[in-house]
Amino acid sequence: MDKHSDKQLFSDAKGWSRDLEKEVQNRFANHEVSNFDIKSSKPFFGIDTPPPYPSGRPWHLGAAAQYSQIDAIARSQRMLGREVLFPIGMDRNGLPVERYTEKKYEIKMRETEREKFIELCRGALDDLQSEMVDILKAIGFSADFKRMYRTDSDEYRTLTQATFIKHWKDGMIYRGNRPTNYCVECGTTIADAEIEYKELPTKLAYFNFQVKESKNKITIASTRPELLAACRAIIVNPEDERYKGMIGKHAIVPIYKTEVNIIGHPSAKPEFGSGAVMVCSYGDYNDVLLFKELGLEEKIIINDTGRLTDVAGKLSGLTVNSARKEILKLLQEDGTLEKVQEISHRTPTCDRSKNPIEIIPMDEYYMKVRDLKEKVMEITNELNFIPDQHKQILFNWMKVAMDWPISRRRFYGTEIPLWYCKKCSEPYVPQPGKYYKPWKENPPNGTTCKKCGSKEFYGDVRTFDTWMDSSVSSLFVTRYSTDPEFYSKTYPLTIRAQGIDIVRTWLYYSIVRCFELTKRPPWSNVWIGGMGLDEHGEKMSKSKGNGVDPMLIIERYGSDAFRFWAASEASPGSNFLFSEQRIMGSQKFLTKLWNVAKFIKEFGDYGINEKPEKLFPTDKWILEELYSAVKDSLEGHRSFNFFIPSNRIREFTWNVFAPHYIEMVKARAYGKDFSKEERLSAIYTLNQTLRAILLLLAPICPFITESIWTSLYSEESIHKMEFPKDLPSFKEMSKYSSIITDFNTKVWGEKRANGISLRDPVSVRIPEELTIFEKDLKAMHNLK
RNA sequence: GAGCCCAUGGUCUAGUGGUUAUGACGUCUCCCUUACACGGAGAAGGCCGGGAGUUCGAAUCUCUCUGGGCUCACCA
Repeated sequence: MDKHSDKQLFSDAKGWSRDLEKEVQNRFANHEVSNFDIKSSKPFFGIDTPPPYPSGRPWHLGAAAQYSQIDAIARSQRMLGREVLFPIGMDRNGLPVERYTEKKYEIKMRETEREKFIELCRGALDDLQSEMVDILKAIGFSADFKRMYRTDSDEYRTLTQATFIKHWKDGMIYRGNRPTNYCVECGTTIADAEIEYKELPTKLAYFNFQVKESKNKITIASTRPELLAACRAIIVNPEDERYKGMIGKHAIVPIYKTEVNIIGHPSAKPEFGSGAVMVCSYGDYNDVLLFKELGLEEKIIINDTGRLTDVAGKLSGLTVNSARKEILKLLQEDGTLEKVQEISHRTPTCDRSKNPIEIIPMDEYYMKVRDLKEKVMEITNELNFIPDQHKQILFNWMKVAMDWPISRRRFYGTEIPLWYCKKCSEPYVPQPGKYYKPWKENPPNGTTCKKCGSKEFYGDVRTFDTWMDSSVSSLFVTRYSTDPEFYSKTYPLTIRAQGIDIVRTWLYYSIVRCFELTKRPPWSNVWIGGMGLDEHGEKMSKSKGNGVDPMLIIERYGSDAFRFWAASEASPGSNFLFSEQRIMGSQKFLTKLWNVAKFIKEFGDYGINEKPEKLFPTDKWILEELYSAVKDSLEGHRSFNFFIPSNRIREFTWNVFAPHYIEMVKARAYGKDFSKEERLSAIYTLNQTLRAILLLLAPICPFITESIWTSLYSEESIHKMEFPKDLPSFKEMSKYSSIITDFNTKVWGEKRANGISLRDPVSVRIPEELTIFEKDLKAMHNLK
């Protein structure tokens, strides 16, 4: 370690500390600021808080920083006089917990009884959730934990199902047997949004097809030779001189000896590989488009377990990887293999399992999001984004977004509430308002098939994509389907706060779904936070091992130092790099504040309850400086930008208030050679200034401000106060600021140059402009 | 390949046509001054990514290049 480590050892020696913070944390538990009163006369402010996923890995520091920012939104809005609805939920559906459970118990989902598996997942989630709640409370998160919701609760799943049923009735859902992204590892279809592209090394194989009508051969290059049996065409670029004569002829597929057309198509790029492409069902998304365009008949060569089907003949039953090795061997034996080239290939992978995805035709449900595109883009345009430029990320995605496959072949999720008639397969949709589990329950009593009258049904065994649940969080927290009065007063919410990483999922799906259901956008503001990166600017991830556990940092430097760092580090929406050194810097500022408060506290109640008849020039000057700092900071608070108040208050406190003002009035505050009136003015001003600093800092550093506030000013929590308003302004005093600080710096410098102590007398002439501060300056510098 | 965003001392940042270009962290020197050595006083460190243009004047406006980030598409 570097030399900072020994400093850290003493970090708790005195001053503000994590232990004091813990005391405050306990107090927070007792006096809830998070209670929301629907009957309040204050203006309403509702936050759509991202429900974190209790995923098992230590929650990384970037996420904790983001949640502390979201908390600052809630706290600052309370202090701006709003009645704040600040819910918190846990996102508990879907793949992450299933994978976690499989790993933890060393079991496979599909080899475990569904009921049993669900139980194990739920237990795992409960443990992970309590860990997550502890972290949230440690960072001072002031949401309503008493009403914490879970997306896997019966109540929440009832809502997810009810909204699906409404979409169904509105004709927004369709069933399609389409080639879809399929993750073999997860055993489910996944959405485009869940795909992550990675550069992976792969083999590009060159092999020959015999042209039927001539003696010529045609060489194709493929990264997926194992799909050979599903090859239905060969395409070449019509401009490609090498193949011009072959267009319209036929080629014989090696090994399988089937015949395919050689077709001219511009998507074949002469410069890549051999310039000739085999079109298979389905090697990539381009194949899907070509099959559709050329009207080819698909052959299903990979099944849902990732093994090759009978179509593949000799390769049948092999996994994709072993089939690839095997086919290369066969081609070699056959004499048709030309060469194998190692290339790097941008491969679509599943963002959960990190395995390459397959494109397999699957029968799934889709939501018609494309039909809503225009309308949704229109309402998105009306939303206020913070920062503004991130709106573009969403627009870019909306322009290209496809219909959303919403069904998943998994266990731990909200069940698709559908049954099918055993006789005629007609689907049956139940009434909304109940939680249905078709995989183990019968449809409600008395259900008969509308089409054929049969009473025999079987249930759909699939679940929904997790985003189907979380995309209606704003409806759940406003009690959309359970409390019409509450809903009408709270929906739409005021703000959606979330990370930039889930714009094309949570944000996009929320807008689409809520708009379709309510015909209104779910909120009017969208706050997009940047990502926390490691000290080199790399994304933190478990696999890279560069993740930082926020609890370690909080235990070492305190939650307020962490929160202050998060607020002051980067402007809203931009990424920020983790830096322990800078968190230490924040801690130093809090120590400074602590000591300032300690000094002011010395004077007791004097100057807190008494108000002076008149204020003296130095006091007017700092009050004007304060006025301007407060004004700037409030602007930041109002625009959810905590970068502004954190830096402005730090700058004011550290560079103006403490070194100049406090030093100037110290003698006066002690009352030495000053009148009672002069003394009172100083102490009053010290307190007024500290009060304002504490109030403006409270949303960012809730612990230290609470501690100082309650020890100096009130029994009542600072978090129940409002920001300072109607502070006096003495505009004419602002012109003195630089003259004062310059003069002080000059005197200090001179004393140092002459090797005398700061207390020693010195003879320096006070500039003309500063005559009104003469008495304070004389006392401060011991001027003769 | 396309779109969007960004570019100020080692790091973060202020600055929106005229400043000796802010401030913080870090670095170096000196100082245990009674709120605070988790402190204080100083110092070093920047041709404001390159180029061209608009202008009397550009970190600031325009164009272009370069470099980064994000997203999309393509890579058989």
